[in-house]
Amino acid sequence: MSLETDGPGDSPHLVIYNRIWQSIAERKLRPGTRLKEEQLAEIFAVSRARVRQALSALERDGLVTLVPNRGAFVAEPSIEEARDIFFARRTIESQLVNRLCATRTPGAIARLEDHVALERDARKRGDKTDCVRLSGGFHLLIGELAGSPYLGDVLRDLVSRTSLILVMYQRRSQTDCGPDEHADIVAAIAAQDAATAMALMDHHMDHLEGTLDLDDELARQTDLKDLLQ
Amino acid sequence: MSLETDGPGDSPHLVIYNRIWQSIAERKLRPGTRLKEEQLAEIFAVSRARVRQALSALERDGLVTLVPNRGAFVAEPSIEEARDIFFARRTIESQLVNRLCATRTPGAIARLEDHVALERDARKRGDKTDCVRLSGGFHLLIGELAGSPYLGDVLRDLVSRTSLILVMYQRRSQTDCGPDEHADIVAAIAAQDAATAMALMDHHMDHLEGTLDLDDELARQTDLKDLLQ
DNA sequence: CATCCATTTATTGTCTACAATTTTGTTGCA
DNA sequence: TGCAACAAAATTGTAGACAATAAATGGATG
Repeated sequence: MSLETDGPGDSPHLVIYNRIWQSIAERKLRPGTRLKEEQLAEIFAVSRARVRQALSALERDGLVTLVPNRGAFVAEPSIEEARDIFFARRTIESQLVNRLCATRTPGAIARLEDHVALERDARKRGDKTDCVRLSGGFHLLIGELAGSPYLGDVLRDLVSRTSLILVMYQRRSQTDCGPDEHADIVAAIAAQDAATAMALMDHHMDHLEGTLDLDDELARQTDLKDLLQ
Repeated sequence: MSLETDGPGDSPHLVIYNRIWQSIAERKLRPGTRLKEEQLAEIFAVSRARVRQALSALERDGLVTLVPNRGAFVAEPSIEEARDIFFARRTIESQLVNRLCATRTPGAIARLEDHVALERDARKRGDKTDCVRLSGGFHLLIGELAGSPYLGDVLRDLVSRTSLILVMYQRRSQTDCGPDEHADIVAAIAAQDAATAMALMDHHMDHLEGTLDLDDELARQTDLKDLLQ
């Protein structure tokens, strides 16, 4: 399973989508950055029409904001939006975990355990990039295995939006994958202990949300006029 | 609150989106119908680019299927997809109802009760069209009032998809809004009885799913070759 | 007579040029 | 000197034309 390879078979505008997504996740593109169509067209050596498709898709997934006659900007989710996204994630992920406890198969458990092993390995190697990517991948895997394609897609969208929120509001580079919370969740699923699995997932999301500065107004990249008052 | 007025301020491609959505919900456009871009461009007196935007948005919401180099077709959700949509609705709506019990305000309760009154009135008048539209509107209102914009949007999407599923799989013209199930749900929310409210919503969705022919393979509009064997 | 292949036609995908809008810099005036 | 109106530049929005692709039709062949 590949999480972010802009494979050759994909539609051409998807490679632009993925590259921008990746640059945002890697904090190269800061929130609020203007994305000029012509500029992007030159960079990727494609026509503006392609760029427009990609930007439109990015807007749909909440990663960029499209202002009519003004252009595209890397999105700046507000504190309220960030809280809402976390609420939605808690809601959906705990329900998916619940369902996974019911519909679990040996194959699903194996894939989850394999993934957790990969995470552990990345942490041991100290590879921050892999660590972050795999951490997101764990949640995508939950979405994929729970047996609800629709909610799986919703979760994929939420994970994308979360990565942007982390860029904006996470204090230190506390990219902290959490010690072995994922492993505990997998164990609860394997034991078909739905109540524990849901509680653990809830706690896991609380923990992640706790690493953010959602109370400190200064941490928020807000309008210039508010900052200079 | 307007549910389907293609107001003049909206982006032009949204009026096309809404018109097609409306035609699908009214069963004028049957599932599988081909939607030629040029044809639509002529009908709405716009350029093909606009039509493409609208079709792209309709695909995102699962109402049309876009086949590369073939064109756009009114979507034909499979039985599996239909079940998945209903699962997602049960999951999300019961959680939203739960939250609504916690965050309810007098204003929210009033709006819900007003809406239920409108529904009752439409049923008394025997206005099928209004009845169906208001029935969907009730669920959208739940999404709006629950205080999670994100999950509210997800629910909006799910309601759209559900209307297409009803077109495909509902037996007789049993458009049946259910007697007063909505009123019961509102009452439970007003009483802050979360457990009852969630159970009622679950039952309500079960009831709706029960009016479908999701078991009978014959009810499914399938490929010609399967029908003529 | 059926089947396979080439040609034709229709439809979508893409690109380039033009129009509308916003922003920015300049100039005139109070 | 500060503000406002105006003009110019840059950027997005739109439309029309062209190219690529897939279905359909007709004909040739086994």
